[in-house]
Amino acid sequence: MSPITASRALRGERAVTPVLVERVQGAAKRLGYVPDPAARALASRRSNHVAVLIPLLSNQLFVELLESVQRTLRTAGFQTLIGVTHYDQDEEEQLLGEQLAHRPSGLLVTGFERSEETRRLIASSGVPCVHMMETSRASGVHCVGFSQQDAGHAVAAHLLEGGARRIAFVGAQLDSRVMKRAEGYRRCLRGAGCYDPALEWLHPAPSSMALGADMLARIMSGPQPPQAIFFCNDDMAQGALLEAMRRGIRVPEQVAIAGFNDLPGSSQMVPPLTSLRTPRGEVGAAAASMLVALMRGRPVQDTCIELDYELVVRASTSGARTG
Amino acid sequence: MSPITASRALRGERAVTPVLVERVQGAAKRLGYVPDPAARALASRRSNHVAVLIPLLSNQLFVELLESVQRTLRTAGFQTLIGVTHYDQDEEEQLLGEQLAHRPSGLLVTGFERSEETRRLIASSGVPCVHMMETSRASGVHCVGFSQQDAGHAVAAHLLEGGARRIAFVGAQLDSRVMKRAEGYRRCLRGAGCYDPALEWLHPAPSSMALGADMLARIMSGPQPPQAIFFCNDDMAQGALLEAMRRGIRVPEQVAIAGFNDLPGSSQMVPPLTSLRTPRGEVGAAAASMLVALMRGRPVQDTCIELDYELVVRASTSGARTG
DNA sequence: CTGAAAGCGCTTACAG
DNA sequence: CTGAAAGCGCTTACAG
Repeated sequence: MSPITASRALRGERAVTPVLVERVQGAAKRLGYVPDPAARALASRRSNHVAVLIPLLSNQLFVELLESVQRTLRTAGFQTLIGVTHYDQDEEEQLLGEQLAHRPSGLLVTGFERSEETRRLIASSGVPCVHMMETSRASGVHCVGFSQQDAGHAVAAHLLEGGARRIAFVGAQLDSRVMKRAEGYRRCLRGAGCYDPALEWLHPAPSSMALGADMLARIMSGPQPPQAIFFCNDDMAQGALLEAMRRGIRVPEQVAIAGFNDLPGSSQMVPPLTSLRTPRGEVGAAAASMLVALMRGRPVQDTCIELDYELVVRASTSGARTG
Repeated sequence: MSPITASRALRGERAVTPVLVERVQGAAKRLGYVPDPAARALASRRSNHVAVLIPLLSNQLFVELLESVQRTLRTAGFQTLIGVTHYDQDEEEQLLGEQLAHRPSGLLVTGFERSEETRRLIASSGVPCVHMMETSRASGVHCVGFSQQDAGHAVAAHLLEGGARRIAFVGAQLDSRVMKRAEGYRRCLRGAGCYDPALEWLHPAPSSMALGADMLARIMSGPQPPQAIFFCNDDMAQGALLEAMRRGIRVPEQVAIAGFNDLPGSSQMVPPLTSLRTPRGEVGAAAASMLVALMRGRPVQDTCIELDYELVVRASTSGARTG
């Protein structure tokens, strides 16, 4: 038997007699033979690498997204190369360049906001690419996410239902996903006739508990504080809850507080934090699966998958003003 | 000029005229030429990959360790392959096997606790390996960390100084680092003549805020509750602080609470949480640097680097019983 | 279904 | 300091 036959048997290529396949695979296992990925990549002009670009690892949201991606890819036989962009377009561009040098078979990126040059790099690389966390119906685009705007709308609507009219929105980082949530909030309040731009607090710093605490203090010390606050991320809302405690501000009686993403600690807060559970695990799994199909040249019917989110109502917004 | 000369110029190998080097690098930049890592790996029998094994990504501690590692390695021109073991020795073994298939140039692992087979794989691979977060003076071992036991001792000593005699220890996950902290706690309390095994609460589940809350409830509802509690990780202590609030247990007056690692939220807690800041960022950077030296065949004088930690005293242990 | 030939894009090792 | 030759360990593309 020639080396090529062995090669084919190992790769599970059809066109090899089952008996031979078994013999080869048995021998490989016995000898602990593992094909050299470098030689494979060189000869076949494709690696088993998938490059993934995410903004941060310090937001639990992306950690869960990533774990899910990695699990799915690993099962399909791919290695994940992780690049953390820190929400910096230049850094993303450079990371992508480095990752592309490895001739990855696929690419997973977060959202659609990036430099023109990065877009060009992706397109000209010819590497299949799936976008995560946001959706777009543009043709040729592959994506798995959910409607950030509708989700933002849902949170605002919940606060409105609780009886609040003056509802503040606190955004941090100001990446496109946060801005879409803000847009959903605006759409909702405008519809209810109670939108007031003075209630929109947008801060470019990364979201954090400390920033949330700081924002709550600022917002509540104004002349006419809002009845409810929608924080763009749970860490901000958690920090706000703790600051409220320090200041003796009663939640939700004095001010209702809602977050976004439903991160691990939120159910533990005092009071427990109302939030919107985003399907990041599902996004990661579905995006990775779609990419695997693309990499294998299989047809992908649904090129844009929109997943469901879930409003999780807890005591930080309910109790007092309900009904 | 021949291709080999260009190859040498690009790699910054000496033995090429500076003029040529400049000419080649200029041309490469102009043409956007990037050497194929697969071809490089095949010809040179070494990749620019470094495999990193960490237990979890959902503990901020490891995220910071990893970010630091990745930053250092990237600067030195290496790609990081991340494997998350979930504290599972079988999973670690399998991940290592997959990573070794990529012929990494170096290996970074967490601690010393692993299966015999994994140890054998590492040794027989011949790939330089640096251990992180714990230290060992065994010969041939490369490691960067700090003394988990001394750090545990320091926390217990602080609680003792606060006037407490009945000091509980709560451990979760029960990996070797937690057990070393427990040992430090024991050593300290034994020295003070107040060690009581009944005050040691060891739970195999992963540490979390919810578990911390649960443990506090259990511990404080006993007949003779402790005056202080040392939680093995800050997420546990944070959960405990919130549970104390729910139950109207005053901290630190009724019970002092200390955590470990000084994670981001701890300074935001009510009251702010006393903790021990572990040098994970420094560990990651130093371990990666040591590995880079090993991979480049450069001598490493100090094969075991022990870094400093810092006790961060906040209101959860001080105020009432001080002095 | 199986095989002999060629080559993927680099670097190593040996000359000069 | 520079170069011609060989080869890294696979797979592709072409025959049979």
